[in-house]
Amino acid sequence: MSKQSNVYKNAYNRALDLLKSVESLPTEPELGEKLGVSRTTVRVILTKMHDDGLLAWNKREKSVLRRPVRSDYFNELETDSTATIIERAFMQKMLGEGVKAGLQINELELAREIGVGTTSIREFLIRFSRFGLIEKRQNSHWILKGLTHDYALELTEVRELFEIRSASAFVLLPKDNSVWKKLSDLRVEHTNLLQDIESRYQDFSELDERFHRFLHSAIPNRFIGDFYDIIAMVFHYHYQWNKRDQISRNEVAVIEHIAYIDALVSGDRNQALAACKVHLSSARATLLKSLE
Amino acid sequence: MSKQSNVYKNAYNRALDLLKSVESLPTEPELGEKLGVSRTTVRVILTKMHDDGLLAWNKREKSVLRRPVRSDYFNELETDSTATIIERAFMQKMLGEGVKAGLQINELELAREIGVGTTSIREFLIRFSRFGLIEKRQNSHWILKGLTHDYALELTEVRELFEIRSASAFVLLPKDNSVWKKLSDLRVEHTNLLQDIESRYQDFSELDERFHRFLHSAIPNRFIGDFYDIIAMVFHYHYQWNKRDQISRNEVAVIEHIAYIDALVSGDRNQALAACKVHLSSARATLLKSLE
DNA sequence: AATTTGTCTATTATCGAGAAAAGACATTTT
DNA sequence: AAAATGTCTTTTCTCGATAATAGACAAATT
Repeated sequence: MSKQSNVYKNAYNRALDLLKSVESLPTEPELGEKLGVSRTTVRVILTKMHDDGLLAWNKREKSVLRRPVRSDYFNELETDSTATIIERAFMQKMLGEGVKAGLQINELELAREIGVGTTSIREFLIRFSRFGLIEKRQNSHWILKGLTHDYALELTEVRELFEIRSASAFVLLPKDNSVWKKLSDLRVEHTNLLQDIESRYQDFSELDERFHRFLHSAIPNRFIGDFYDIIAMVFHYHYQWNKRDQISRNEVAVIEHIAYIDALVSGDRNQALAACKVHLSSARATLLKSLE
Repeated sequence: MSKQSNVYKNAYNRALDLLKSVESLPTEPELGEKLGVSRTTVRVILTKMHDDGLLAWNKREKSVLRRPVRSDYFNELETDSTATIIERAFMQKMLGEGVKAGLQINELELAREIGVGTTSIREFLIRFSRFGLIEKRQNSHWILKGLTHDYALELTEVRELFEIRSASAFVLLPKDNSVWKKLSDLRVEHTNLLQDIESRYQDFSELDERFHRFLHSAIPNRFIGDFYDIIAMVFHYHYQWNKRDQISRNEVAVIEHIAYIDALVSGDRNQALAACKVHLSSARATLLKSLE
């Protein structure tokens, strides 16, 4: 079991979706483009579709013979990349009970539990280490440093430095810059979400990340972008775990975002920074509280 | 050739140095502590010392029989870790002629050139990617993004944000805090270096890193520390390559450091920030100029 | 002439294996 | 009793092999 063909299976499932709405498929390069895979993989997909009686395939002819049904799809579990499988299992484990700072992380044990080779685990841990939650002892094990109070303080300190920098620069952008239109669209998304906050509160996390990344992207800096990956990871996994007061927490945050957007639009630097700081200190307080 | 015993060989060479100045070696655990290796490795070392007639080893007795000579040592090339070998070879290659942004990086080719397995290369590239100089295309090759003008601008922007933060906090530290003594020691190191700048200019790079890391360490933040790894890497490798005006560049920097230290000692925040900014913009200008 | 397809080659992703190194436990020594 | 040594087990590190996937080039098609 060296590779599980997840790229192919994932693309195959997405190709089945295409089959629902058309009478024939486009050329191989075009399909490759659409699915984000190489022609080699496209041809493997076409072969299976042909074999399964979904498609009449002969050179350029790729006519749909029947619509895909549920059983045509690969099981979702097979379509995840090894990295995704490991990440999910690892975070699950880290958020589990009895897991605290100082825990030794055993590569071989993880590999067996998750059902992958040690190489994949090692590569995952190296990639994951950039989040600062684990640390390697050379020639020995990894150690879990954990999402501690200090970690959260240091994370939010840097977050605030970066956000103040971006907000300061943002207000100075000329009014004919396209960011103002996008900002106004984002405001609409916020007011829409606020109206249905009771049912849609879980959509906030995605909107939050998009909003803050947008602010930074107006004056791009790859190091700030990379740092936001850490923020996003922490918020994604930690809030998935801590559901206390989620609706009201998110409602408050949406309101703060709207005030923040309005302050940016006003063009007044001090007003913008004030709104920015209000939101960030509230976000910090929420994170710290959930770690108690 | 699965592992080259570099941990053992490296520790063995260092153990030989110990042999020069004592009549007998300490206990195995103590040796392990001193050399930073496990008892297993210590015992392999003792065995070889015994076999080579350097040591009479019987249980607790570890008496030196003769002083080590040059030929007792392992060749230095054998004592480097795989990671070090790869890093050196990779940076050498990246700083070579005809290497520019957009270059595809081939794992197999690198592995063959450097004489290591592909796994080690992959792990190195993943670790190295945090510097933002290379980028991965999923299921495909890495691409060299390179030390471009934009890269340098973004790097120095973040550097300045962090340094201003640290300097601001530094001046507020109480005068009985031990950092002031350390700062004064660092000042002495700077004046000493300045006196012999013609002959010792190459020592600046190490002092520079130590000085800036010290400033940050007074109010520690792991993300700022991690970021300084990127700065250090860029300055280490880039300046190794670009030697133009090195003496005068370093002399200017030392003088700026001294002014910066004096401004910090003064306790006047504005004065400290002014000196900090002078130094950082001079460092930025130097970096940008060398990229032209 | 420009794309598309057919075919072949090159590269990446993943695994399992074995040696190096760390670590655990029982026994001995002080 | 505490620490050191002897012995054995576990884990990490590195390699080479192989399937999956990407990519290159020639032949066919529009």
